[in-house]
Amino acid sequence: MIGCVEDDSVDRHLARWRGKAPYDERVEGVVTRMQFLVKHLKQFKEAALAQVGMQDFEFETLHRLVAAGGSATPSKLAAEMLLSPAGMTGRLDTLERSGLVRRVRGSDDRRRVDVELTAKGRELWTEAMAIRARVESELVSALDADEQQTLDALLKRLMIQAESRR
Amino acid sequence: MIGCVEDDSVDRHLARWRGKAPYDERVEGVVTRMQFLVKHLKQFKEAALAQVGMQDFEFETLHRLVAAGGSATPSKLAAEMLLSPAGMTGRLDTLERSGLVRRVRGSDDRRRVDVELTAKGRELWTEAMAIRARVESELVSALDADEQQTLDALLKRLMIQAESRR
DNA sequence: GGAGCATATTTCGCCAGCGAATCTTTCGTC
DNA sequence: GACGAAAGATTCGCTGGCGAAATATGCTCC
Repeated sequence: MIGCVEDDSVDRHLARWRGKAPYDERVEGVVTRMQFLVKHLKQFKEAALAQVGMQDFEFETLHRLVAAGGSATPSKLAAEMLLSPAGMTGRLDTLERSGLVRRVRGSDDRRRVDVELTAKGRELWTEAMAIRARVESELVSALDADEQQTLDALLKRLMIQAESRR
Repeated sequence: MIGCVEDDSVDRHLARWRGKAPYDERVEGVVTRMQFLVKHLKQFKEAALAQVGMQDFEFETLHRLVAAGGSATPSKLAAEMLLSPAGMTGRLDTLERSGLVRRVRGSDDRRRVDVELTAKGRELWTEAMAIRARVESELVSALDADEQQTLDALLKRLMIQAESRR
């Protein structure tokens, strides 16, 4: 049983609204809930990460870097994270200042910069992984495995739609 | 049929990753996709709203205000939007300067401020509604009605979990 | 009925991200 | 092989939001 009797804040919001505007309640519900959940996660993860003295955006960057095998170019990272190149420069500055990351000029194409993870960076990332995973899991585990699977599949369909319009 | 053969960028991300860290791929998939989709929507809506010279956060505030019946207090609005009171002050400043909103001291409790929508504010909101609805709809309509219903129900379950931990 | 506590909002200093402009290196073309 | 266009990264000025402190008003209790 997927349905749910209880109301959430979005239900209350939509109810106050019914009939007052020509809009699709289902679409609005989906979008509003996703926005809220993402914001909620962000706030909780930030609070949790403060335990190891790291900020959310720092972890996010380290994470992509580890995923890329320990090194990548700034523009590649920026594109993956839907971030402006300028924003990425700022992030890398702070990470480099904390010694979590190192910038190396590309040897073949000297316009490029390779960003490499330091040992300290990898270590801190590992710690942070556990913390983040716990927070995310606390939220998502409200659903059982099958339901998570269904949710993920539906979101993926939206992803493909989104990425085709880019 | 909910499943989907094609890969999205999150699939590729997770695949590069498999076995390299102790983390739950399903949870990570759900969370990462929601984050991406929200960011995607934000960017598209911002671009679309620029047509009527409005910014995303301005619309969001007007929208809640209309939903509340045309007036509400700053703190109430801030709480609903997961925004700090200070942030709300800034938003209201901009809106008031553009003449979309009006601040009135509460008559009974003079600590309070009532924020009221102006005629111009309501008019602009109506225009913006259509634009935003179109963008959201373009994304969500990748799913049929049943699937949207299922997605919404699952998200709502997560909402209730999130709101119970606040 | 005045002192202190609670509540609602704003002010202030700070930070991350954006867009535009800049600088450097590379590629393409004649 | 030189010169203009393109690509990659950074700098600069600006904006929205946050947390903490300040301000203003209302409430309570002796």
